Amino acid sequence: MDRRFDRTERAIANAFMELLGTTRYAAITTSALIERAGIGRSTFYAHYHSKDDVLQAVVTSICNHVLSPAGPESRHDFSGRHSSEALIEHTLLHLRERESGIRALVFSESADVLARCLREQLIEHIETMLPPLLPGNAGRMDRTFAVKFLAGSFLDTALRWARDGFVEAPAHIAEQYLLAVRPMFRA
Amino acid sequence: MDRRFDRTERAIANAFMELLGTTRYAAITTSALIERAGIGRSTFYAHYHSKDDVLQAVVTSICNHVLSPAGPESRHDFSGRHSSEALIEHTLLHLRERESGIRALVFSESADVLARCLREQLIEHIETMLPPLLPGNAGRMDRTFAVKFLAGSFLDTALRWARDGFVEAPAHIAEQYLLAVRPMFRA
DNA sequence: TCAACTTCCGAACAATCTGTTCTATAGTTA
DNA sequence: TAACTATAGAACAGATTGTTCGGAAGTTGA
Repeated sequence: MDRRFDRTERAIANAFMELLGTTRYAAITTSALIERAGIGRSTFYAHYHSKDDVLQAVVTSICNHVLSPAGPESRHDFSGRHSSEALIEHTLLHLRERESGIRALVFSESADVLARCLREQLIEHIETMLPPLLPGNAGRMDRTFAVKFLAGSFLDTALRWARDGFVEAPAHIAEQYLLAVRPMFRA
Repeated sequence: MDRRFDRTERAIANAFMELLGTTRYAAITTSALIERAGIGRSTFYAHYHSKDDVLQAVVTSICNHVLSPAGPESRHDFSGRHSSEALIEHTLLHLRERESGIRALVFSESADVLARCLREQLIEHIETMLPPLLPGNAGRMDRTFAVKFLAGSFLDTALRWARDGFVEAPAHIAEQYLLAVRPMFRA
């Protein structure tokens, strides 16, 4: 449609991420955001209601990208060694693709918003991949507990990796994570 | 010393927690806090610099309580079945003792602040308890990864328990958590 | 190209919140 | 009782918010 519209949205999102790199979230004012984006005051309020609104939009965008479908191989059984490792690596790679944005977010007070969004989607994914009955001792776990545990611990691992600057190889993170949780799938 | 001082601090902390039960953190104003606490404006600023300052104080207080020393049995080996279960239960019980405060916090945007504080202390505790070399396959894990994984996944489990209203028995949570991570200590 | 439509700009505005300063009052301690 | 300390609360300047409005400029379709 009107190119101006998208152009403004991009300008706001970019300005927001730039500011987040130098200023803590609570200290970012809409005025600063408007100035950085180089737009008019009323224009901003025509697109968003508030700073929080911008954050939500940015987070949703990143979140959808990170957990976008992995392609045909996404149906693989989670208990298979190579497939689960590949799936985890895939997600980590997507995370790293948004490196600059994610780094700014995970250090801000608004890290929570990103975490919540990712957690919800992770739970959905894992829910569909986890076998109905876990093997061995893990069978004594509530299945919903297992799902949420896997989502939470993976998210924690991934965001720690981000906070540490993505220095380790994704394959290494995936390996470490699987060493910790594999027993839940292999008796 | 001067009883007035403590009385004011308590009034502020209480007012803060009460407001957090009905108002999202970002929407709490120092003016509302002052009014709710029933104190003078200048009095507030004589005690704290800002709203964030109050949050930090409240969180630190809760955090220190939750991870206060467990008593003589706190030296137990983490790999022993009953001792680790008892230690985990102990921490969960302390968490529940601050139920009202924790519930308000975990639902707020400031949940992060509490989580950060608890995570730091959990890492310290686990660091001292975890054996230098993990058994079996877990031995291939970086030890620092294992420590942070344990802290992060426990924190996630505990805060989820809090968000769900502390309805499950602490012993049940401890059992589920240990079913998930026990293989890291028993080959 | 022209006309209708959409978006943007930016000034101006009232309302609110912040953090400080100051004076007077009242509780605390020795 | 005298010296000290904490509080109340008014007043203030400065900053931020969210809205309104008229005019400029970009976009679309005929």
